[in-house]
Amino acid sequence: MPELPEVETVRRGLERLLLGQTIVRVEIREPRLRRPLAPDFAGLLTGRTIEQIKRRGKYLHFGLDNQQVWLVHLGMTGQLIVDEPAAALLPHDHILVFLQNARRLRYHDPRRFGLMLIGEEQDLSACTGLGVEPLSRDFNVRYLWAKTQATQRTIKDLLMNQRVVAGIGNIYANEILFRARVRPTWMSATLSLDAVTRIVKATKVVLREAIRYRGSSISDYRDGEGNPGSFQDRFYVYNREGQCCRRCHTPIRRETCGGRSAYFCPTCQC
DNA sequence: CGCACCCCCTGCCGGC
DNA sequence: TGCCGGCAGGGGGTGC
Repeated sequence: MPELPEVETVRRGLERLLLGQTIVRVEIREPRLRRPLAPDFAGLLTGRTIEQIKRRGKYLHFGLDNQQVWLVHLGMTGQLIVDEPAAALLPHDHILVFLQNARRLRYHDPRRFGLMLIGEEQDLSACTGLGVEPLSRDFNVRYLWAKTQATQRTIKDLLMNQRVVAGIGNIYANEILFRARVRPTWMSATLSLDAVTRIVKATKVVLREAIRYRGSSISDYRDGEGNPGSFQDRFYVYNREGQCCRRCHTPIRRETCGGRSAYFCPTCQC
């Protein structure tokens, strides 16, 4: 579910709701996420104040007042929602964080592919090993060109490799490649410099536009206040197999690429 | 090192 | 109507 635009939308909402809040109690209802929560997870958070909320790729970083970082990855179905402690709990509400202002941060994740870690920032970033931020100047034509030349894999696989560029998943890889007019299944090393230039530009345009529309909600993505995004209404290719290309009316095709669905227009991306 | 394949887990949808 | 297989926005491990 959540890729960079969704995580950034969640971050912005939580920043407004959680900054400066002290955690008074943590209730763990299900510790078995992608990796089990640390045994002392609740103890490490209780009493801490949230001083800043950052994003790196698809990870949220909650900066705590003891210089440690609480890192959250939402996996496919994770949601962080601020609500009232009186609100009824749902199945798959795994972690409850009670705040000084009498509100509650609720972690909901049916598939439990999410991840939470607490520790020193440098240890955690070594552990995640993320590549450059796609919206930073570090993600440029020279950088991506070198990466395309150095590997024998498709361009879509390269864009989705978090060690190369952090935050792009299946939705945005497909949308970026449509706008760059590059077919997802092409081998990255065969691309022209012009095509790589278009991909870098399209990456920044698509991700910024998706953030502006508060991300994409296919089924269960919600931001920190429980609201869906609307970028799914602006997809050109993702989830549109058989529907007409918005640019040329050719039916959109789907092929499996690296085990995941690749969507493209056979006319625009040729 | 890359990569094909499998796993993790639940929910939903379409076909039979 | 109900069951079953396939698929889903995430990542990681293994064996070749």
